[in-house]
Amino acid sequence: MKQFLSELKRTHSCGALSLQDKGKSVVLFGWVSIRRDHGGLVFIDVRDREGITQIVLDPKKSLDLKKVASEVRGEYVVAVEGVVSSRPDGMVNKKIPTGEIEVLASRFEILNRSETPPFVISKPQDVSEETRLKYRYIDLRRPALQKNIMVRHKVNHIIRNYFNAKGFLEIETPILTKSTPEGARDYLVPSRIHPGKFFALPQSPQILKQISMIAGFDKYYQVVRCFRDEDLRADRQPEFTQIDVEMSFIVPDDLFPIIEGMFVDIYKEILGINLKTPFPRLEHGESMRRFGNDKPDTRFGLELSEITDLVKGCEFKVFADATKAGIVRGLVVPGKYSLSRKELDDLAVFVKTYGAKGLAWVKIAPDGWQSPIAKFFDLKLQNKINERMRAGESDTLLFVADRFDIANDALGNLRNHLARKLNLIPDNLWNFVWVTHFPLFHYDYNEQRYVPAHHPFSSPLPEDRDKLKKDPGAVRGLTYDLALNGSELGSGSIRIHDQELQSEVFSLLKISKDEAKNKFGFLLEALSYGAPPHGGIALGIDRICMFLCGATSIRDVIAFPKTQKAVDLMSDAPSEVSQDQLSDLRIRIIPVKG
RNA sequence: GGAGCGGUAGUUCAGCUGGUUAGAACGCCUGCCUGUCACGCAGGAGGUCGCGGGUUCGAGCCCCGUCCGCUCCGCCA
Repeated sequence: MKQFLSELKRTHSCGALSLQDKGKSVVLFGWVSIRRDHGGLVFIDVRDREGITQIVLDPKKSLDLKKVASEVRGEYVVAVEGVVSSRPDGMVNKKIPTGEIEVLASRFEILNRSETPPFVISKPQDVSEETRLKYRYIDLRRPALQKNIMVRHKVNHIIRNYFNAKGFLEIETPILTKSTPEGARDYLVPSRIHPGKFFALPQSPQILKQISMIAGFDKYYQVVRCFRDEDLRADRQPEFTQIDVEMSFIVPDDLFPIIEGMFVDIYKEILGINLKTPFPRLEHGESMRRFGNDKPDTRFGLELSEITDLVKGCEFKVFADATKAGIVRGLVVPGKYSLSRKELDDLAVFVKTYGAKGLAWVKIAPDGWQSPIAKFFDLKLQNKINERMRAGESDTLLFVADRFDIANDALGNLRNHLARKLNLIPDNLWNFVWVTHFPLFHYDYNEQRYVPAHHPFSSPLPEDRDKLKKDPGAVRGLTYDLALNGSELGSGSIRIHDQELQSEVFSLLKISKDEAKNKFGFLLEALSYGAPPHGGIALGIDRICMFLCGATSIRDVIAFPKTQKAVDLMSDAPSEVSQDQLSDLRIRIIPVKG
């Protein structure tokens, strides 16, 4: 008799068979999804990554089949040989693609047994993330996660095909790199050969891809793992994957269509959707004014209005004071979504998490405002504000009066929050937006200096260059972000290719000559040896996949993700290491004081 | 660093005002069953109530501390 594996090879996946295969003799391998034992007849659903096929076992056919039918359990690994047959009339299972057929087993072998799994894959039951992550290999067997991981594979594949066809080179940059502690915290790797010295894992291959341009590889891309030792979120992991792109001899308008084309391919192939290009563009200033942030969700209205000028010197002290060193802005909730007092209180709590001091609300009645603050506003001013905000009877106005950044942050998030709460977001919209002309620097009140809004290698807009010394906060950059449905997918810029300008930016950022030389000396030096004008972008593949899969957490598109405390629950990394390992590295652990 | 929610059977949860032997569903085990597909029926096993301390005659429940998971703020150029 022929042996499974060595002689009897798999002929089909568990998702492949249909009525067209009726009568064929087939060999399937897979996991037992579920067993339904009817005594005289046993149904076994066998699962692999392509689907599920029902196997019919008749214990009367042979002693072997009888034995295996009683022994087999969920998640056992099995091999089946049998004949494809159509299911009897009325027995078709419309829920699965292979539901019209079944395989009548002539042989059924257990290749490996399984402990009873900690949770069941075949029945719908929510399982805590903790359990899922500890037994990730079982969690990953769930069809939903299998699909996500396969989508991710396809995305990588499409990206590589796309850039290859366009003449880009994938250049691998090192994982052991130099620490340049601007921006995020580095993951550090001690050097054994150089005790006391450390490599850093790359936060991005930024400098090396620029140097690749200087080296003459004028179209570069890389699907690259990056690392940031910062706290996690639903859409942030300490290691993540970017599609990193850099080109020489370009302006932003040359780059945008290339990135758009990549998304066109991805969406076409994976979702069968034809994205419209070019993607809309918005300057940063306008995005802040209309949406309160730099990653606008353009799928719904609720755009922000500015009333700072109208309430200057008004009787309501909170607003009047805010106009002196901040702004008063608001948004309109249409009358059909009337908000209860409790809901308004909750919204006030919501904006406070962003540092706002409070949320003022107004309901517009036929005879004027209804609001705790109505008495401070005469009818004339009320009407002016209504008009500015394009609000009418029964609408609700919500205001935040605060520092510019706080008011925008609070209202921008409030806008998204309300849209979700009021169900204003249409399904199946993919609103990509380029946000351009970011300010190059913003002032850090804690550090008492300007810090790069993006990174220190982005080029200023040519017409803003003369403001570098006089008014750094007003300098806009040749920078751009790509946002999708209110999330940032990636950002990029045209870089500085002029060594003097780069040095000027470093000194503006209060990075001393010595410091700049120590941290970025190799880049500055490289810039002095014939650096071409260049620029690029980096996009988060995890987030792209999250959107494509409709996942709510980045963890659902990463095979082996970490928890919020940056731990791998399956392998229990990070873990302690041996004294020998530490000695090699000349590292001594100082106990944390309790 | 901070805020919120959660931690009870293998899993997901319920557990009243602190009071007898901590329950349900699914899963698991045994038996029966030839057309199920979340099969059905009968029976059964299964608990460090996250951990430590305290209050109390008595704690799953109250208090303090602590650990873990999730969401968010800070942070993430």
